[in-house]
Amino acid sequence: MTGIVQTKRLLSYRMALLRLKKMGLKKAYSHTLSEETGVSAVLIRKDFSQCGIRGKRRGGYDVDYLLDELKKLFGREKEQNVVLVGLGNIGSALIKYEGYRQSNMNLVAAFDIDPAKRTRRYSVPVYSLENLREVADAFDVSVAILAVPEFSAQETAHYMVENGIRGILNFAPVLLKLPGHVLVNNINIMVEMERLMYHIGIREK
Amino acid sequence: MTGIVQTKRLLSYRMALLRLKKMGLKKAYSHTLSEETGVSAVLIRKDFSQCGIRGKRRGGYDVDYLLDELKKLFGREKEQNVVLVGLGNIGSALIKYEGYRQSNMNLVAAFDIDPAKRTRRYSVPVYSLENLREVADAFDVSVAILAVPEFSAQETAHYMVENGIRGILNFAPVLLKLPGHVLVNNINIMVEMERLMYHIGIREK
DNA sequence: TAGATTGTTAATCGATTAACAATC
DNA sequence: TAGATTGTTAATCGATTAACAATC
Repeated sequence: MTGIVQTKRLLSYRMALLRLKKMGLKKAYSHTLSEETGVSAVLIRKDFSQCGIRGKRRGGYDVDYLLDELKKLFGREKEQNVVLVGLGNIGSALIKYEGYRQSNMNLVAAFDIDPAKRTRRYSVPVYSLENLREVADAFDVSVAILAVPEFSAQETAHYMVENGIRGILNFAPVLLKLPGHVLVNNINIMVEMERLMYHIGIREK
Repeated sequence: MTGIVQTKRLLSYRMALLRLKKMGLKKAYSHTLSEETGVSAVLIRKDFSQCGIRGKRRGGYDVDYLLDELKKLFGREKEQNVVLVGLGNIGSALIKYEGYRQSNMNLVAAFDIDPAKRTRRYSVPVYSLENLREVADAFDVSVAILAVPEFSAQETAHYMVENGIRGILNFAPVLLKLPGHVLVNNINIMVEMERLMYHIGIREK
């Protein structure tokens, strides 16, 4: 029912709704959400309709109701624990990030091979990767952020999967070759940057 | 000719090819590239064909030739200068990043409202945003990375556009409302994380 | 009743794959 | 000639939009 692209949209509706709610709005029209998310109003209505979310023919959608329904779809009941592997530039940014709770996630630990990185400087403990299994078992962790250098990404990912990880948000610019039961979501910042510059270049011509 | 999704693929072929070349390979088959990128071999051949890139019917594609052709497509002749706005978690990661050169980009300056952040600690200077116009003019900058907090993203982006920026890589989780001539590429790390967790959750059922 | 909105069905569009032809 | 590969055309699939019906 929910394709990968639709999932992304529904999540962006949720973000926009949280913003609108904070601003005090009680009702949202497909048109309003369209302005906030950049998705066409028809598509928004269709998405909601397909998920069994109903509005009022004249009065739009109730913000709280929408958020509830989206929570039913996405809201993992219990908070989900995650870990972070690699404390380079990106890893250091993500260990300091404070907004996991907002998405009902909880960063419980980070890992780095460099002992110098394993300080108490951060709000979560930093271990050697050898301790992954232990942490994963203790905190029921199945999802990890991978932010190690390109050259060690494959090997590290493999080790992670061997020790209980089933989902990886991968910042390394390589395709990870992993067993079929493992889900990987890739973020490649430099490719996004190049894409932007390419399309700017095209416009100039 | 090149849609937005195809652009992303072509860039990923390029990355894979650079890797293969580093490993000493001279020839690449669509099949090889498929393994490296996760894109189907047919689609790879079709992409190349549409871009006028030819292989040998039996001998695959020549790696150097492929890279040359891709460079012709994406390689901006002169190095492109970019700036970074916002030195929070993500911003600090990106100012330390060393790989811009590899994509023929050059980070020339960063900006932050907090004077405490405007130190000489980094390899590029950090200014107040007031100096953006000056820097943009001097270094012919039209593309910027935006890594400020959500609440100030819209205002900051607007100011940037008023001062010569025409392309933004946006890490703030909001849809920026900007004039039509401005291109925005959004990266929303938490949405990607939630998407991953959602699809993991689905598998469990 | 008129107007504004949601909801749905059919049409369109674009991206991907299947099937096969070409050729080294 | 047989086999492996590229290259192309047609078929399929999925996502989006257009048109319109329903209703508050």
